[in-house]
Amino acid sequence: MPQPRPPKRATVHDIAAAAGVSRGTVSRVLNGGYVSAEARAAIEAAITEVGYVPNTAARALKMRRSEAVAFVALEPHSLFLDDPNIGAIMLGANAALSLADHQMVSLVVESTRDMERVARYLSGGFVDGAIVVSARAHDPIIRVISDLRLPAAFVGHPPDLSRTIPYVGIDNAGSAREITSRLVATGRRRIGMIAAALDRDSGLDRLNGFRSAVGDAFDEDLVAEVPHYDYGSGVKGMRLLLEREPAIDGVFAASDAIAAGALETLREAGRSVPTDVGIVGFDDSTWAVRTQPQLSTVRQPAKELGAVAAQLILRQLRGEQLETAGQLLPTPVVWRDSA
Amino acid sequence: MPQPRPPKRATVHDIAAAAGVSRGTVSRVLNGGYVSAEARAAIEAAITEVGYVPNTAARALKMRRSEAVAFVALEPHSLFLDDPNIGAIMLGANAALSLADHQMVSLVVESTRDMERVARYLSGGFVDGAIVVSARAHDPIIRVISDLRLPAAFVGHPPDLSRTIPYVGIDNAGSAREITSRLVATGRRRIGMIAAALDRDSGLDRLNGFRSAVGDAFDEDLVAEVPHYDYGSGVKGMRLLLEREPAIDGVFAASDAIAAGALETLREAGRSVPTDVGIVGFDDSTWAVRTQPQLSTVRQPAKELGAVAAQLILRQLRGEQLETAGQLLPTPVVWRDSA
DNA sequence: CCCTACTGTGTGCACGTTCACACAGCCGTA
DNA sequence: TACGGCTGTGTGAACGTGCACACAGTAGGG
Repeated sequence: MPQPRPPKRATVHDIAAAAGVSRGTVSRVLNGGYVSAEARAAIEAAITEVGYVPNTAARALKMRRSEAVAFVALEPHSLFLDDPNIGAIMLGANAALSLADHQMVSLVVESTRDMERVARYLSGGFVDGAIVVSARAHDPIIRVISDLRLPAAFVGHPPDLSRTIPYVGIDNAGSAREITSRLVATGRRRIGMIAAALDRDSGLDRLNGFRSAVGDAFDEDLVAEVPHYDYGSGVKGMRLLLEREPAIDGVFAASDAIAAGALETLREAGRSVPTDVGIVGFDDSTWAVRTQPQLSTVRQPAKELGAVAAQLILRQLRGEQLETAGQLLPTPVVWRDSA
Repeated sequence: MPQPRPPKRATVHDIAAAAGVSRGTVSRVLNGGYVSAEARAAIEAAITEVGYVPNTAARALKMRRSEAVAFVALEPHSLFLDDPNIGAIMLGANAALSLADHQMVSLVVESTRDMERVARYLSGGFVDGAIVVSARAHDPIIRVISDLRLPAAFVGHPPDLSRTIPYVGIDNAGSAREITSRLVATGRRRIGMIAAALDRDSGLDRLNGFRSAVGDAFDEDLVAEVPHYDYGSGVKGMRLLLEREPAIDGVFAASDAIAAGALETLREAGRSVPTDVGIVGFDDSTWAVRTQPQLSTVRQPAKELGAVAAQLILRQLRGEQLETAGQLLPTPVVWRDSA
């Protein structure tokens, strides 16, 4: 298998030769330092002449700093396609890193093959730190990061690592309790939940919040477990609930996408929302305002989550000691028409 | 501003010292070559002892090959949030690159600041090639890529560069003509279009296809121009059309998201679809099956577009001469209920 | 006149890796 | 004995940077 090398490009040596000075002087023109006016002029002319573009990778090797931060999205399949949240987190992180002149590079992990390659990439010196979203407790990435002491920040925290690695998240349990309480307060009697992603802290905490809000009325049959936060899961989950309890009159969906799927299923079943059934979601994503009726939901500040995660990385890169590992962002409840 | 260096990590030198051999022998253990059994054993023991992880960035510098390919998403704001297409293209590209053991790194360009930084990153030696989606004719990225002769592939082709840089796309004009013809054939008399992204080839070609399908019946008033392919633009565009021509009975929307927005507007205006107005979209994205009624649309093979773009890069990296610059993927029309 | 300070420049080395080369020892054959 | 081929190892250089250091020249102050 032939692996041809790319064509040679101009380096500082070429500039030095063309301008009749030494590499050191060229370096001083590029990075600041004492340099005479005529030398500077000659070098600047030589730079455009030879078409020099700096090799940042070589600088990164020497400086042990690449000025790049990885954004690792685990299991993004349904996420990128169904859940606008991860896109918003990404854009929020990118904006914050951009202000500090750092390059964000997103890495996608779909398969175990991806997982290993990304782990190699993270440990290979290409990035100074990593933002990790939607990790689960035993993802190998976590080991790699803590073994290497790579500056990192989690969006949502896997329970076993909360003390060692900084994270930013939301109070999933509290928000779930708050929005479910509203269903209770408006007189709903048989309230169910479509619970997703119970292998993650976010999914588990939302379920716990729901349980604490319904209190003694909690009925295991009224919890439909589905794998993902996506629309299809909402359809499946709602069918399950209708089957188990035809008299259901309230639903807390673990995400807006799920709520949208549930809404469609209710429509097909001839139930009207919010008259027959009240339904609330989670995220306040683009889904929430596109359903009919619009969703009451918990606003997840996705952009801010990304921005704060970026700050956590930047502060570690500056050598700051982070006083507290974790940080939770406020999640206002948004009342619309679905409950 | 202090920029502390990260802690030193074990290198091949450390392994060599611990195993009592030279760096060359260590390299041969890692990369293959003649090495005695006892030396190999000693070195492998030393590797786990010192906790060695290879510095891929240093290898990349020496080899002039990073085994990484950039995925550049231009103006992703509404795209990542509203348009599932770009996510699917990304996943398709990642899967193909993954099979060839290449790391895909996605770069987001939202601001001119991003644009410059990404250009630096691309030219800095961090990646071997770049996949560029939704570029416009005069994006600076294009200059950087062609100046550097960086192996590249475009998804959708800016008209001025079609001959020099490989691309993969779809026949936007042909598909638009085909699906619009169906509206004509079913007896619609006043057919409008919500046209978006007219600064890109995709937007322009879809408009041209529409024009050729309606033929003499073309009426400029029945074309509503909107900036983006997103839901909000669909709402705005449909309002415009209803205002200009209350008797409108057919609409070609330049994307499914736009069609969804238009559908919502029609619902609010009390028009029934497809009885009063027939509407067709473009993309066959997740939107298409979530609207009520489901959308008739043009299936855009997003995953395949990403995969083919990845192949175009990989073949250039292997040194293959690409026989033909551009390639168009088939776009079947999917008939559902909206027209 | 010497010491110090400041400007301006060149050289050597390091970052961590891989590869080309040299070379040593061994064996078989001319 | 001399030669060539094979296995196994060490050394030096290079990839393209940036920085520490050395050093040369000038100027000012004691």
